[in-house]
Amino acid sequence: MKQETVGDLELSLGYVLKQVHASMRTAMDEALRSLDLTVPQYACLELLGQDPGLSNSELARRAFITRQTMNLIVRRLQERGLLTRPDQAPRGRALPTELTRDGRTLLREASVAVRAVERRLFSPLSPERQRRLRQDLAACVAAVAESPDA
Amino acid sequence: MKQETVGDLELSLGYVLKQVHASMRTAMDEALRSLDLTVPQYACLELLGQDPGLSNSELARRAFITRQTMNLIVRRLQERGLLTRPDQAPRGRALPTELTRDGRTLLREASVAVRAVERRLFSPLSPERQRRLRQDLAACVAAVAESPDA
DNA sequence: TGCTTCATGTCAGTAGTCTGACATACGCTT
DNA sequence: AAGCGTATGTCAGACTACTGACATGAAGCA
Repeated sequence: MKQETVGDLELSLGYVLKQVHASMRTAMDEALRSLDLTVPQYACLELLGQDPGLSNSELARRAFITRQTMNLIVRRLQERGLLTRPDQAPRGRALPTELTRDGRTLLREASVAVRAVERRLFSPLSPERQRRLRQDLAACVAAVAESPDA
Repeated sequence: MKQETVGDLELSLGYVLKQVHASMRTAMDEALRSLDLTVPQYACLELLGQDPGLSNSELARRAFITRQTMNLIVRRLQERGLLTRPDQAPRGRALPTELTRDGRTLLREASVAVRAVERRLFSPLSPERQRRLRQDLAACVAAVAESPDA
């Protein structure tokens, strides 16, 4: 199968974006496997590490999955003793979740592994170019957020 | 929940990349819904449109999914009369797949819808900046491809 | 106060994707 | 010619994520 005959798809930004995302996902999966963590599970821990006390729904939004799916992830991590949730909500229905000692420890290891993946993935780009890339991507997100439907 | 207190995650290129991908995926889902097509199904049609005669495994690789999953997608599209596959392989085991007349027609409509999504998504970026973005992303893919394991 | 609206947590069912496995067909080496 | 490695198609099972639905708690308004 010829790889050198680059079709129009290679010129599609959407296709390349999907490709990069797939590469990152695969690399993260491999990096986290030894820690017995999936990417969504890591995302949950990372979000809680950076912002303790987040509710399940808020975690879901920030991880770009549904709150039902995040519920399963949170419960699984809770069973493993990596995070805690109060039995009763202190206000409203939201249950503020926090990392346990073990959770923080595991997160540290996972974070190191993931940072290494990101560093490798974006290694061809200079720091200045990485900054530009981050700006551009953020601008794209804002573009679709402002006009939800076409 | 405060959105203005931007944490370190917003500074993570990986997180922003995931965010853009999620936005694109959602927008594409909405755009393709009226055509009764999922994103993977569209990907299959688009790949065949640009490169007729691809095998199931080759389609899977280019769509970044397993060949088992692509097999289901291909069969479903075949049942809908959008593509054809020979009963017997002309050489080896690979079954060269091609679009039918209906498949080409539907692809044209879907392609228009998807291009519109991409245009909207990347609208904040100048053409020159889009070109730069595509180059940078392609370079990142090459970076992880060269060193599969860290 | 009572009603509406909204957000959250959770349960159940469905659809999509993956891993593991097996048989078949080709190319290469011996 | 025979064996080995590789690639493809396909089947089966498990896991993941989503949609739909319901109950609960809070905030806003008539």
